Formats: sequence, structure tokens, C-alpha cells
Amino acid sequence: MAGRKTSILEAAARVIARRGVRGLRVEELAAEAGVSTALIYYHFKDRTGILRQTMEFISDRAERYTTERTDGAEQLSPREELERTLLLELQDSAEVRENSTAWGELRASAVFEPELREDLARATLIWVQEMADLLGRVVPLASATALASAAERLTALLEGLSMRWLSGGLPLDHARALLLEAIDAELRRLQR
Amino acid sequence: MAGRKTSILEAAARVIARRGVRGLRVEELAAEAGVSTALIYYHFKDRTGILRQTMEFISDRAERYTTERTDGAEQLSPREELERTLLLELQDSAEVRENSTAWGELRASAVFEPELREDLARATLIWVQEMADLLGRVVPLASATALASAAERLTALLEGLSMRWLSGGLPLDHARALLLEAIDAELRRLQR
DNA sequence: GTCTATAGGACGATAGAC
DNA sequence: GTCTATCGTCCTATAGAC
Repeated sequence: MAGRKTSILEAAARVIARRGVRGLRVEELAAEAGVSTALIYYHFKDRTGILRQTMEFISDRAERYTTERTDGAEQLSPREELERTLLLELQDSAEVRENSTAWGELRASAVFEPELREDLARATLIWVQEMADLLGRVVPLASATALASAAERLTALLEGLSMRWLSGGLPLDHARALLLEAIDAELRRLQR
Repeated sequence: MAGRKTSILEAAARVIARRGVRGLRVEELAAEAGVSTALIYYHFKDRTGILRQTMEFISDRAERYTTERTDGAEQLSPREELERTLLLELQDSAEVRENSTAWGELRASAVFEPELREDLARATLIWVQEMADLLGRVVPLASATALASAAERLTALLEGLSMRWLSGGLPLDHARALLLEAIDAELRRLQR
């Protein structure tokens, strides 16, 4: 079930996290996945095909661990759940770092590769909507528009903080503290 | 005074905005600047040298137009000045788009090129401090720490929104509206 | 589906003249 | 400081066998 193609995608996420989209060499990807370069072109057509499908793979995987996270026994308040979900992306675990790095890279690449934009927009939308739902559970009386805006801001801020963290200018602790305060500011604004 | 080297840096900013850091070819840069590739290596040593100095150039230039902006006759309230300064980076003019694109690219590149990090950190610090000053003029009673945090959040959010705008997923109007609301939320928080 | 082998081009960098 | 010319490498992509 986790076929060759899937294991190539897993390898692609690792390589992108290690070298960036800019540093992704098909040959290195092949070595990482333990296959030949020809097989990669067979499955993905060209370099852009690799990037597109890797982006989809990464966003699916992120959605999955974001969802599963709550399956732990504990009962969390809506606000705790909101905070936990956002902070999940600012953690120094291999998996999160890999996902964040690859995600940042793919978004940055989309500025110059229009082929990536459609998938990027879809993944972003799903992520924003999930966040708007969580916010709505904390502030049930807020309007859908206000919730959507807050969700867009928090996710965009998270991406900005994540990038600073990954590029070495912002310690993780500090990034997390900043994000928590932003959640507080947004909730205050919604509760007016 | 605007010597060859400067005009190469201007050309580099244009090429990076057009093709990205990964898409920057020394040959294309040479053509854009109207010089030979050899001259570029003479002035910048290697590709990384080009990137480093271009980053410095861009951050200086951004600082300059950020400062000059207030020299227009009108007297603005501190809050108007704050809003104007931040919104300045979300405009569809050639110069701003070029600066934002190149800035985003260089930050993303720094994740994988440690040589860029020092310059990046310095430029970010200057930008954050300027923003903290502006916030301090709006809310004089706020603590320095609170101002610094708000400034870090607003600039990180701006980078996140900017990236979404440039990667095609967020219309400029919407990005501007989101940023204005974030300023509002941060000021509310500071004024408590 | 998967491999080996390689074509073919692009690109960074330098040598050497002026 | 600036150019012309070029070397050598790296990298995407495909041809063709199994």
C-alpha cells in the first residue's frame, strides 16, 4: 500500500527539507529513495511534477497529524485546542521541521512557478478553514467573516514566524510566545 | 557615485524579483546590467557574494524609502504613520514588488545558506526596531518589551501576508485589510 | 515498473588580453 | 576595471534493455 511512489514522495519531503526546493537534485532524490532517476521521471514526468505531488503529499500529511493530535485521551477546552494546534507547527521535532521547511520552500517557489499555485491555494484554504472552525468554537458568537479573517492572520503569522525560526533569526521559544500573544490579541478582538 | 557595482546590484534586485534566487543566472544578471560575467566575479567573488551584497542593498533601499516617505508635506498622526509604513510594503508598484519579492527569496534562501543569516538578522532587527518606535509613539505608556513583541509580530505577519500575495493566493486589497485589522488588535492589546 | 547509460544543455567560474 | 573566450562540471531528461 505504501508503494514505491509513496516512498519516493517521503524521500522528496526529506530532501526538500534538507536542501530546499532550490537544492533538490533528482539524482539525490533517487539515491534517498533507493531508486533510479529514470523511475522518478516515469512516475512524475518532470521536476515540476515532483514538486506538485510532494506539496500535496505534505499538506495531506500535515492535515493528518493535525487531526490525529486530538485523539489523545485528554479533554481540552476549545482555546487549549486552538493553541495546541497552532503551536504544533513550532516544534523542533524532525517531522514538524521537515514539514514546515518543505512547506515554506514550496510556497516561496510558487512565486515563480505558477504551476504550483493551484495546489498551494487549495491546501492553504483547508488549513485556514480548519483554523476558523477552531476559533469559532472559542468564540461562538463571532461572525463567519471575522473568524475567517482571524484565521487568515494567524496562519499567515505562523508562516512568517516559522520562516524566521527556520532561517535562524528567531529562537523557537520566542516564536511560540509571540504566537500565543497573537492568539490572545485575536480572541480579544473577536470577543468585543 | 552610482558606479558600476551599484548598477549591478540594482540589476540583481530586478533579476531576483523576476526569477527568484534559484533562477538567478550570472549570465542573465550580466546581460541585465550590461556588463560581462567576468566583471561580476571581479566585484563579488562568487554567487553567494552576489546574494549577500544584494540583500544588504535591498534592505538599505527599503529603509531609505521607508524613511523618505514621511518627508511629504502632510502631518500624520502617529497611528496614521504606523499604518502607512506597514501598508507601504503591500503595494503593487514595481519598486515595492521587487523589494518584497527579493526579500522573501533571500529569507527563504537563508534557511539553506547560513552565510546569508548574519546580514538577514541585522536587517530584520533594524526593521523591527523602527516598527517598535512607531508603535511607541502611538502608545507611549507601553513597555519596551511589549512594543518589541508587537513589532515582531506585525513584521512577521507582513512577511507572511506578502508571501501569500506574491504567490498568488491573496488579493492585495484583502492583504491590506487583514494587516490593518492586525494593527488594530495589537494596539488594543498594548493599550490595556 | 524498473534499471543502466548517456545525450545534451546550462551554468559557475577562471585565464589572459587590454 | 573590464572584456572575450572557454573549461569543466553538474543536472535534467530520455533511449533502450529487461
